[in-house]
Amino acid sequence: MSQHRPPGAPERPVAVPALPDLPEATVARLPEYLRALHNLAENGHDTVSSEWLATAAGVNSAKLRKDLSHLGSYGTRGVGYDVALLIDQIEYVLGLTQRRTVALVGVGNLGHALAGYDGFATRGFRIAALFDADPVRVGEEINGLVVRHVDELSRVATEESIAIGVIATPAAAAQRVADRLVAGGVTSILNFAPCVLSVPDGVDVRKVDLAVELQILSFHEHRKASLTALPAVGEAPLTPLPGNLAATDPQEAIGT
Amino acid sequence: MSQHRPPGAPERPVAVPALPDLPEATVARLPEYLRALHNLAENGHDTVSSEWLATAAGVNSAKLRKDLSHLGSYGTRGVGYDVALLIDQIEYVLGLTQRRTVALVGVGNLGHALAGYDGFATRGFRIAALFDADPVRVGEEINGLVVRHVDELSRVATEESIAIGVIATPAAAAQRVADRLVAGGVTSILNFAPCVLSVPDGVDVRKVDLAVELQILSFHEHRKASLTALPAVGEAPLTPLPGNLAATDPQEAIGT
DNA sequence: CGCGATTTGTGCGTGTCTTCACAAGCGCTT
DNA sequence: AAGCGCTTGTGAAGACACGCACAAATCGCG
Ligand SMILES: NC(=O)c1ccc[n+]([C@@H]2O[C@H](COP(=O)([O-])OP(=O)(O)OC[C@H]3O[C@@H](n4cnc5c(N)ncnc54)[C@H](O)[C@@H]3O)[C@@H](O)[C@H]2O)c1
Ligand SMILES: NC(=O)c1ccc[n+]([C@@H]2O[C@H](COP(=O)([O-])OP(=O)(O)OC[C@H]3O[C@@H](n4cnc5c(N)ncnc54)[C@H](O)[C@@H]3O)[C@@H](O)[C@H]2O)c1
Repeated sequence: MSQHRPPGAPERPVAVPALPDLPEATVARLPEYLRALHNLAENGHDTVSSEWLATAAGVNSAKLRKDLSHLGSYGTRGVGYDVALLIDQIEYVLGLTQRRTVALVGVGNLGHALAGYDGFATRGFRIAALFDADPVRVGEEINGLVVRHVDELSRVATEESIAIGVIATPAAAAQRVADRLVAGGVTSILNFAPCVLSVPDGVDVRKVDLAVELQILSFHEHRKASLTALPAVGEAPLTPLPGNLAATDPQEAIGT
Repeated sequence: MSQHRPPGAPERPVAVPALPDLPEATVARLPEYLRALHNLAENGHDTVSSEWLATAAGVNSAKLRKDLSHLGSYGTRGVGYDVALLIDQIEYVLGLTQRRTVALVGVGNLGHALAGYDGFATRGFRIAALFDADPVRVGEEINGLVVRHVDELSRVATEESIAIGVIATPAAAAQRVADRLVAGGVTSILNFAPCVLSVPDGVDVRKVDLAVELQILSFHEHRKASLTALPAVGEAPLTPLPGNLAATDPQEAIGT
């Protein structure tokens, strides 16, 4: 991807002197634009209108234009955006011009899936090390990488200049792991464990929690059901009346 | 969890007549509060102050109080919130008083991890069916569930009153799967495939994209590096100068 | 060379979210 | 029974995000 421009051209129409400080909401959308742009590039498009790109990314076109305007003016009025150029710009801003190294900690159920995920490599990242605490797992080879013991984490993170740490251990171990990552100089962490991490200033943590996503969906289900209250969908005993909260709760022990 | 109250008590101090319409931002935080509350309950606390709970959930205490105030007044001034009561309230609002059924589509790398995840069961959900298109996988038994062919998806979803569909197929197949889920009456979808889904009004889609998370972290890394430009941390060749954009990109085909 | 069709970039009104700061309320102690 | 310390619930202000709508810019065509 993105070997546009004839090899011997004068090049560098690009001009991003310093990083503009983008609204956080914009930053969160840029990866989506980037993905859509890569799809377009594959399909042979070399320019795209804000309308088209916005649709492909699932957002409002005005929002998209405003987002892109924060990077500078890389569109052409009456024409649209140059796909290849825009890819370069977004990749530059996101810091994807250098492939970032990732350390994955916790090679269990989820960790295995992540370790084998090619979306890492194809979108700007390289898994450089795997760690686990379980002696059985240590030494195992996955995708050409040998699982190391978590005691080596800080040292290896420093040595290999790990940029991002991914935590896929049980919640109980997550804080300890985070501490070791920080000790190893890692300043960005992606946390899959359902717990809040406390880290020093300057360290960014993002959290992905499957159960949270499901619970948000559950809320909307609940909401939809309570609106359709009269028609009685038949989907659920929909109880908007308070009185059986604990009654409908034969489950127990929602643990750490 | 949540068998508080002596079995023979008069009970029902609870009073949530109808679903208040909560700000979306609040809804997104409630699951986090709920998790923190369950932890507290396990550790034997029966009341908690907004300050404490806010810290446990990683948010500002004023924000937490405002969030909870949307559910009604379930705190006691000078004391705090009753942990058990608050758990019931949040679970009620999130619609977790009935266990929601989940269908998982795409039992590959990631799907296997999800199917084996106990966080589903412990936090209000039940995987009721697994689907895949690969004949090799169909028939496989995972955790007591037999993988069915995706052609059965719509029918089974209807029959089993599936509340939430989880898509863990390649991006190319995701839209088709979403269509079948919708056809089966599913109105909530959690999508792990990196693509936008188009669904009818009334259907909620949430997306989890690992690469997006990493790219957001990458942006902040880039940002931090460009701020520390002079001190030259030694962590990376930090190139704030544009000039090697396409040069560092020998990868290709990020595809549908 | 000029005109019309097209599409970007953005000023501005609107709504949502966050945060501060404090009055009101509760329980405990004296 | 009154006072005191503590914590909730919320009004108001500020910050942020969104989306409309349009002027400015560009291209293609006659
Ligand atoms: N499996 C899923 O689909 C899924 C989905 C969302 C979130 N999660 C979360 O991801 C985390 C991992 O889930 P899982 O299903 O892979 O669990 P798992 O038990 O299968 O794997 C956890 C791994 O972490 C290792 N580990 C434990 N303590 C460690 C430590 N101190 N240092 C390094 N490694 C350590 C274990 O040896 C094990 O290999 C959990 O917090 C879980 O809640 C899992
Ligand atoms: N593996 C990860 O860690 C990870 C992380 C984030 C996102 N994802 C995304 O999740 C999705 C799945 O990833 P994966 O690594 O498990 O891939 P995978 O190839 O291992 O699994 C995909 C599964 O989907 C099945 N499938 C294909 N077409 C189907 C269809 N039409 N209907 C039903 N099933 C179908 C395949 O048979 C296969 O079993 C991908 O979109 C990937 O980008 C994966």
